[in-house]
Amino acid sequence: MSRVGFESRHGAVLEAIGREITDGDLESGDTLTLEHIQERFGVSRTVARETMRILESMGLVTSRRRVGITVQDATSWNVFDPRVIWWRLAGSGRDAQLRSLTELRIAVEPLAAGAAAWNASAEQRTRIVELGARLRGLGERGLLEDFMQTDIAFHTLLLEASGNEMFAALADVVAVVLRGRTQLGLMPRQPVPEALDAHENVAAAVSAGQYRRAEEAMRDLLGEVRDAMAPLGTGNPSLD
Amino acid sequence: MSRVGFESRHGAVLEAIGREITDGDLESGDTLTLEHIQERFGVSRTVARETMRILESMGLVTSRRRVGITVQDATSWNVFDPRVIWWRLAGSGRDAQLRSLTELRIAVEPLAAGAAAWNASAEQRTRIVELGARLRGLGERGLLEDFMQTDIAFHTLLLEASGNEMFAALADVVAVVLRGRTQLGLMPRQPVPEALDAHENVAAAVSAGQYRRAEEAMRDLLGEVRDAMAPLGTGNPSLD
DNA sequence: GTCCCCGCAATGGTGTTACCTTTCGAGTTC
DNA sequence: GAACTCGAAAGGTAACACCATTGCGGGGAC
Repeated sequence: MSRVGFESRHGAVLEAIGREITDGDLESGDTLTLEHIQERFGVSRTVARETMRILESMGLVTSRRRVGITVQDATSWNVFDPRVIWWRLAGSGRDAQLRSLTELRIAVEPLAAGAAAWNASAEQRTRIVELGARLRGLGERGLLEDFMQTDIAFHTLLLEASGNEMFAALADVVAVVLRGRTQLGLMPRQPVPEALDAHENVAAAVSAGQYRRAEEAMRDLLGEVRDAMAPLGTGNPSLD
Repeated sequence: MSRVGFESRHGAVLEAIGREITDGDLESGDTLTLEHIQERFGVSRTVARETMRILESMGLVTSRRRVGITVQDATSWNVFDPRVIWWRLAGSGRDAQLRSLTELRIAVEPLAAGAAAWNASAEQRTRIVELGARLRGLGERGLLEDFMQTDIAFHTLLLEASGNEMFAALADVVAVVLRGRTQLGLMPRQPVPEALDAHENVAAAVSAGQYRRAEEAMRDLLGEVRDAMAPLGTGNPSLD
């Protein structure tokens, strides 16, 4: 997650207001004024304006003459902006954000694994097998922290090797999800053997260029997560 | 696609430089200065600065003292930013962008259809069936333009009914892809019957809350596109 | 003579302030 | 209730002090 610009004056203002909006402290329709921001943060008009421009470009606010800076409804946010994702994960919207991201992972990663089986370089193919084997070792020894680090490397490598830069751009986000899952204690004390098998299975398929098998194996890998999510649907499910 | 801010001074500068970067006219490592921009566009320093801040927040440039504004490598762009997508589609990166987006559709839309089967409201369920039926009528009569419009409504509805705001945020992008596909003449003169069946199949499944069938039907629907894409892989495929 | 290190000066973004212009919401008048 | 006026707040311009870099040049060591 690129935390660029965090040290400048803008950074603090951006973080504060961005979080307030994504947390719901500021609701759609609320208005701010530049003067208000200048006073609250002790910054000049220039900094206040530039910060608002950034928020505007993320879809969090709009700025109109005479009326001020208006907080926008969540439907107009750039929900793929890494900062928005980050803020929502850090704030009260975390559950919803985690659900969205997990669904996105389930959608994207199987395709990415399949594409990686086509597009990966020789080095990437050997590395993915290495990572798969290492995951087994770490998993069987119950080294959760190291397991997580390696798991992140595993999924990142596949997303980057997919040859699709939109998939690759999700690597940071997937890393955050995996990290959060471990740190929140949502992982079993020791990864289940099926998960270890699944990782090795994906790695072998990618390495061998078997794209359909790679896709299917990744779907298996994500399967448990998926089944655990379905009952959380907010709608009115019927039998299938 | 939100074209907000296109009328202000910033708009013109942003569009021009954003396009130049995403088109490759400005390459990674090239540098600009604020003064340069002021002169080129006849704008004040303030406008130049605010525009650069926006570009910086999209990951297209970084700004450093003494060195100026440095164009960033494509890997650090916010490739999900609607404006970046738009610029790439309009420019020389169009083929790559269309491929990425199509893969993304194939990944996301089946899941979105499945989620819609869980979460859609009663109105949405009846509407999706209506749209499916209408697509058949328009498709059989070969009314491509109307077909496209309705197809966009169909896919947009499913993405929005999925209950996942990240899926919903892709609706505009999917619309652009569908529109582009028709306008570029990549559609058959008359949609194939299988496509019409597939749409109705998806609609029926969503309407009935059958999420697995909805997902599978959407995968079928996108299947032809998928098969047409696979051979375009840049890597070294092996038999599967 | 070559190489390296240190210091200085040019460069170009950062942040502040002051001031004018433009828009448009709301209160007021008829 | 329609037109008019007023003023709030963003849009935009200009000029300034500041300071982090960096690149160059000089001087010393070998």
